Amino acid sequence: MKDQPGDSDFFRDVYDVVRLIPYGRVSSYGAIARYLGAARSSRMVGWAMNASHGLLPPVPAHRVVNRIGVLSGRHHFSDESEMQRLLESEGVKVENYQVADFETLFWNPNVELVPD
DNA sequence: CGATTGACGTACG
DNA sequence: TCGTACGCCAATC
Repeated sequence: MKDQPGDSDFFRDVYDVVRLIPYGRVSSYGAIARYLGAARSSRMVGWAMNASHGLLPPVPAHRVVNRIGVLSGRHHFSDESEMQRLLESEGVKVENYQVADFETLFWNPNVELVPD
């Protein structure tokens, strides 16, 4: 039961941060990676997301997009439109697989989770 | 065990 | 400003 991929503390830490993303907000892989002290390991965040399927509690991977607000991980969901549908369900407007007002909805853990 | 890939991001020309 | 190259590190082939 522990032979699953992403058993490292880094992966669990990624999941923890992603779960902290507020409803109707989005974040980026690089922001999360940087928050964990691995600014150059943004790819690992995406890899962690790939292994986040079926985890409990569920990880809102649909709230995580790349630095330009594009739903780069849509293809890894059950359906490509699933990720966009989930975001729109939370009030996040998505156009052409890209988050509208991304800068406004962007949730930066380095700012929101760091008191002062 | 070596090479390639990948839900990214930054650096450089 | 835009396009290309590289780094990061785990998982897969």
